Amino acid sequence: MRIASWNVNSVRTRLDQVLAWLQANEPDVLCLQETKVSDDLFPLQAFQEIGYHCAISGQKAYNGVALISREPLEDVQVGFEALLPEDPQAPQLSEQKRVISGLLDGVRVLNLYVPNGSSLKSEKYPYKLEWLACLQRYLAVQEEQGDPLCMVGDFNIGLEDRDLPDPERLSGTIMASNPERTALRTALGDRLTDVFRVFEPSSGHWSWWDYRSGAWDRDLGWRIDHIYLSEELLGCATGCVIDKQPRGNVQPSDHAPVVVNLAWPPEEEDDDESWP
DNA sequence: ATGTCTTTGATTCAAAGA
Repeated sequence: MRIASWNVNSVRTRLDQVLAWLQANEPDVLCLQETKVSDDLFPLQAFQEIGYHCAISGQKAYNGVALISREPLEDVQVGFEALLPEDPQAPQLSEQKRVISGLLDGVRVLNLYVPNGSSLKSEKYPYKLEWLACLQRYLAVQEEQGDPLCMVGDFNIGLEDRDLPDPERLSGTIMASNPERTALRTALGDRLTDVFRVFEPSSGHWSWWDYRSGAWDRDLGWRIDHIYLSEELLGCATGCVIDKQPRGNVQPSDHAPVVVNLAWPPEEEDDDESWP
C-alpha cells in the first residue's frame, strides 16, 4: 500500500500537476491539504476520469483537505467532532476544514492540515496550540477504536532542529517553538512514529520551501510535512521519501509530496507445512 | 528585509493568509 501527502496550495490551480503526479506515482491514497475550494466546486470529475475516488472537506479560499483514493474509502470522518461529539472546543476548531479520515484495508488514514500560527505574537498562535491539544484528545479516541493509524499532513512544525535549515537562527520561532513542538509530541505520545526518520536520520531533507527569498534555488527548506505510523504499520514500512520533483515545476506548490510504502496487508501465514 | 504566491472582493488593484 502506498500513501502520499501533499499540500498543493489550491487544488484547482495545481490540478494538472496533481493529476500528472498521481498517474506517475500511483498511490493508493493521496492526501491533499490546502485545497482552497468549497465542496461544490471541487474538481471531482477530473479525478474520477483517471480512476480515483474523492472524499473531501473544503471551504472557500482557505484550508481544505481531501482524500484521493484508488478504491473508495470506508467510514469517512470529517472534523474533530466526528470522534469528539461532547468536546466543548471541537465544534469551533472544526469550522476551519483541516481534518478528514477514511479506512482502507483496515488502515485508518488520517489527513491533517495543522494551523500555521503566523507568528508567536499572533492570535493564530494560541489557536494552533488549542488545535493541537484537541488533536491529542481526538487521537486518544482513535486509539480506543483499535484501527492501525497512518496520520499524514502538513503539520506546520519542524519537530527537531534537523528539520530546519538554520536551527541557530530559527529554533524558537514560529513552526519551531517549544510550546508547539511539545504540543505535537504530546499528541503523538508513544504510539506514533515519524516514519521518514526511520529511513533518513540526516538533516538537509525538506518538504517545504518558502516562495520568498529564493528558498528553493538556495535549498533552504523545512521538513514540516510528516507521516506518522502506529506500531502495527511501522513494522510494515518499506520506505518513505520526499519527492522534490514537483517543487521544481513551473507554478509549483511550495510543498513537495511525501510518500510511504507499506507491505500491507501483511502476508498470510503459510500453512502448507502443517498440511497432512 | 515585507521578500512571493493564491484567493477574494471591490473595480485594475489591495488585503489577507501562508
